[in-house]
Amino acid sequence: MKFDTAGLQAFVAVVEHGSFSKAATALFITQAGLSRRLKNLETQLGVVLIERTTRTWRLSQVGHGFLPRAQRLLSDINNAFHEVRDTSRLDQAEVGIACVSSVASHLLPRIVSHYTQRFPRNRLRLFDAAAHEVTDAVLSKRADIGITVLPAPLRGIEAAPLLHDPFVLVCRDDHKLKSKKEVRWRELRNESLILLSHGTGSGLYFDRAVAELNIVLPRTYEVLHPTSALGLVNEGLGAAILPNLILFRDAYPRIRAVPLVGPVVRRQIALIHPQDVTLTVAARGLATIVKEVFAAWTRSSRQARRH
Amino acid sequence: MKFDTAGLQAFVAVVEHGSFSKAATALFITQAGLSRRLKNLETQLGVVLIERTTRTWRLSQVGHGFLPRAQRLLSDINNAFHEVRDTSRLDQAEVGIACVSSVASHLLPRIVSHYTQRFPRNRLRLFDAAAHEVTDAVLSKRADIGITVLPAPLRGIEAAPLLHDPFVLVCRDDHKLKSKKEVRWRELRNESLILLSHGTGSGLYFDRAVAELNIVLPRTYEVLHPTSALGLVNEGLGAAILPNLILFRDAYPRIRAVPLVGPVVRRQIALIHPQDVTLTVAARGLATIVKEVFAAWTRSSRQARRH
DNA sequence: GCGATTTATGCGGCTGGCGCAACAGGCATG
DNA sequence: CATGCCTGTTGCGCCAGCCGCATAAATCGC
Repeated sequence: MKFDTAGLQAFVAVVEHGSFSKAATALFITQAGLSRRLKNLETQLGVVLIERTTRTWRLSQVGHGFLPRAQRLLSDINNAFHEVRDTSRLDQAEVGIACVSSVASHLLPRIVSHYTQRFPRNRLRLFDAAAHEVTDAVLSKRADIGITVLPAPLRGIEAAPLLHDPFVLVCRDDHKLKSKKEVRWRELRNESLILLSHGTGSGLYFDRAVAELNIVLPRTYEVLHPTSALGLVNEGLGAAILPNLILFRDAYPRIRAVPLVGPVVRRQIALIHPQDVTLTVAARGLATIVKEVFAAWTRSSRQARRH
Repeated sequence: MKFDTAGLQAFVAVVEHGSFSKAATALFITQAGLSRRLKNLETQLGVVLIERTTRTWRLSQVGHGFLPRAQRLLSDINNAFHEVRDTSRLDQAEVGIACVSSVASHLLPRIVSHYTQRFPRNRLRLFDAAAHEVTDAVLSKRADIGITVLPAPLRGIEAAPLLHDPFVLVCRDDHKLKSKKEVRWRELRNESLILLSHGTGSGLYFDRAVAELNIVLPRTYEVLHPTSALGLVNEGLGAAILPNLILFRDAYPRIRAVPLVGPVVRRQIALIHPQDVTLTVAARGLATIVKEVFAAWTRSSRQARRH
């Protein structure tokens, strides 16, 4: 007999969040997946826990009785697992993550929040750094894992891809290209452009990629930090080409992003860790959360683009 | 976070049974599988629960503390799941199984014992019958599921193979063929043979198979029931050809089984159920247990043959 | 030492679960 | 009453993880 704890979590999450979709997001899966988990549990139990139409749902008689029990069960298991983890390595319960700044400012907060919620007793060390510094930090073991831009140049590093981050055209809402569905690189020849300078990690990668397109872009402005670029755009000094991940939704209400195609140029964001040592439990937990947060973000941004 | 209840079961089972292999058997998996489950759990927890050499093991400090907790957890989950199942259908908590007698006398007890242990509140109806009666019982819904010999002749029946049961030569320990590793059909021409009569399910099937071999076997004795055949063999009246499954280990200490080859003739045992209705929860539980018991028996008999 | 016994591991196959996308049923708004 | 939107369901294809098998490795008894 295999007990479907995932199903239990689904059941409890639906009730606690009040909706399938919200519960799914909280569990880092799609709504479809959650629907199936719950169904499986119900099949296994031979019982309907939640009576649902396509639009509303309510607990069944049995479900109502089972809910507190399920909650209790889950929290028991949770506690048991965590206590075992904690008792064993109070000393190792510190984990470091190095992260390129573009991600650091955007997704890292979410990661941290989930991590501290799930491992309340562990301490988290954060390194916000440029791409090559991230690799250094991981290799020298100052950080357990890192989030950086591929290609990761060094041996001794294991990398797992997290996200393809396309470069997009960033412009203010009064820019002539703002309402296009997509812009081709060739259309940018006579634009006033703000680019990242060669010094930065993404800048270097970007330059190489553009060189292959046989296009010379006007380098009207060149900045070291993406946020400066956003500042310039906001002042109406031109359009910038930046990785999509940089854009904080709502930070600059007047700023728009337009996909750049022909071809799409992306940078690859990846999770890296040393090859030679196995990760500590704390680090593995963190890595899992990183992957989940990125997966969820990928999904949600894909959805956002569609609407 | 997905909780590894299978790992918990593995851990507890090892301690309770005192050995990996025994625990594995009890959980209906191989020793290798169990070893991996435990390892996975330990990795997930970041803790060694059982310190082991290849030959001995003992609980680690942490494992010792965790054991009662794990047991408690499992029994809680168990109870919760079962109570929900039970509350929902006190009326349906009765399940019938029809079974050919060769299996009934041998494996059915094991199945029943596991079932009542796992579903203590459910009642079990047993039909011990000949092959065609089993099919009848299932079709007429007198039984929820059946165990019979293929080919199952009828439509409206869904069959899942359980076991290839080879015919073997059964002889007493003073028989001249007793110590051969295997016996070819041709060698039996001048033996005194005890066969099942055409009337029985396996007998019919057996006759057809033998006819295809272009061999005429001496029908010295012909009996209706396998146990009678065993009795005759035990009296030294000849050798019998019977499905392997018939042999109760240790029932007749002087009786040996020798594989019959050139070619191997098998009968196929299968689990059947009606095609048109979905099984009740109770019936599905029983079906699962049937499959597990057969799988375990297949493995153990294969091992036994190897040694 | 050497065989027997018990756990660990590399490998291949398969199943279950997931995401995706299309669908279906309700509810709101006009 | 029609139309569109919102939410849960379902078919499909894919992939990771798990299992069994075979074999290795390690230890104990003799």
